[in-house]
Amino acid sequence: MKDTIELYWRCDTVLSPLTACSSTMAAMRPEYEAGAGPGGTVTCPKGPQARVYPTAHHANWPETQQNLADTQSCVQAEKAPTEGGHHKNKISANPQREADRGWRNLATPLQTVGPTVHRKKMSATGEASCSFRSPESVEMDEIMAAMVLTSLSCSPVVQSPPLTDPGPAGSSSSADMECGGGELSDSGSSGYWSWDHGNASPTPSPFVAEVDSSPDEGLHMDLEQGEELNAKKPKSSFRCVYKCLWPSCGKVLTSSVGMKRHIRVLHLGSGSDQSQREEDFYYTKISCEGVDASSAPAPTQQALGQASSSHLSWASCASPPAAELQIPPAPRPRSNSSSGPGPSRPSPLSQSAPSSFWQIHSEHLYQACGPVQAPVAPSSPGCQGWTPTAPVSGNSNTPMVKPRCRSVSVGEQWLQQNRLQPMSASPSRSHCSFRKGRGEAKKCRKVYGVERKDQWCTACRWKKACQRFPD
DNA sequence: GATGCCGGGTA
DNA sequence: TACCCGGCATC
Repeated sequence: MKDTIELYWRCDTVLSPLTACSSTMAAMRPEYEAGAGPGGTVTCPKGPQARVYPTAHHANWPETQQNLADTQSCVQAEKAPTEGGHHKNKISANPQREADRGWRNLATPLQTVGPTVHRKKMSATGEASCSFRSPESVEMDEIMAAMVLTSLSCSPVVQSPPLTDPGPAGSSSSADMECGGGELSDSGSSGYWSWDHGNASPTPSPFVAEVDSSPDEGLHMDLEQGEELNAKKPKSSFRCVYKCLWPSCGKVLTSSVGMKRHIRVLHLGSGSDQSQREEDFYYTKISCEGVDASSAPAPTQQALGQASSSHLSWASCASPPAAELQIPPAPRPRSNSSSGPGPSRPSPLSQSAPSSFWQIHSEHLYQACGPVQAPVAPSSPGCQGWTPTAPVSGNSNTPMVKPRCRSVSVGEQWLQQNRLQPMSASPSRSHCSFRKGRGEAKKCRKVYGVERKDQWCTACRWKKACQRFPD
């Protein structure tokens, strides 16, 4: 019987990273001591089998699982009061475990992982084993089993983003990830999850999306999510596809959240705080199409079959559709070398730098185009070449999209210059002759003459590059 | 010299 | 930010 106590203490040591476990252990010791006889022995109704629990990390693991399965049928029934009582009340009673405080946040989220294990174990054994035990033993076993299960479920892999590719949309793992695998809340609040213990399918609460949302996105979502979730079904929504821009990846997902996770997990590696905010630069929203909500999959199908699609509506609708593609807030060059997007593929990244670049009214377009058009002028050999098309029209009243617009946009240039060769771009550019030769295109001066200078475009009047008749 | 427009100054 | 102009390059 002393072995039992000792083993429980060992358990406390082995599972020390898990504060919930250790704290609960602390809560248990008095119970054992209370149950001990005059000689200090502990009454262990279950017998030697009970000693197995603390040694869950040892060689007799199959047996342990079996025993755990025995107890889980009881634990699951009384899980809530067990957790609520011991965890919160006894944590402070173990000061030496305060160093493990960092793990404490795991306690609540990890409890959500438990039921998955419970279901697996329960089906094999049944509840008969706990029927003949005394209530004290049952309670004890419940606590122990809960802790062991928790410890088994709370490996750092669970805490950190999964190291494996979530796989094609539709895998259950991606659905689990979507429910918070990589971004468990530090708040420890269990409100994000509402496990229906009687239901086989986990049903994340509506706040799950808030967990996954990036900080800036979450600002909008906090306000809109509630009504959006209610109104999501009847309304038609925009369905967007996000494509990974990482070199030789090209993975396509249907939600920005899933894509962010994909990038963070696969490409950015560890889920550091910095990397968690850089996923935006590596994916693009490649298409948006109106989708009737009735054709969208059911919520459960969304959770299981379509990775991250449960957030599709807010991910795509939080921003204005189509016209306002996702734009990284403040592009930060990464020292980590990575090739930019394909040169010819239109992408939000390519439109990011001058977001409304192409919509600037022609009368002031030179102010936006000026610095851009110079490096790509035909007469500048060192610059990235692109041949501007011939002027589409000389109509000064409809200068919507200027022919100098090109497939490779400024944003992509920016990306290439800041990522591929952040330093080497400047010399060639600096030596570029920004002043191009006179083209054949008539300028306002030629067309209208000096005597009709008032009809010149503003740029010509200001001796700027003519934007009415660009080369 | 005429033209185009960059870079900088000013209000 | 809008406006203006000196000055340079090109034709």
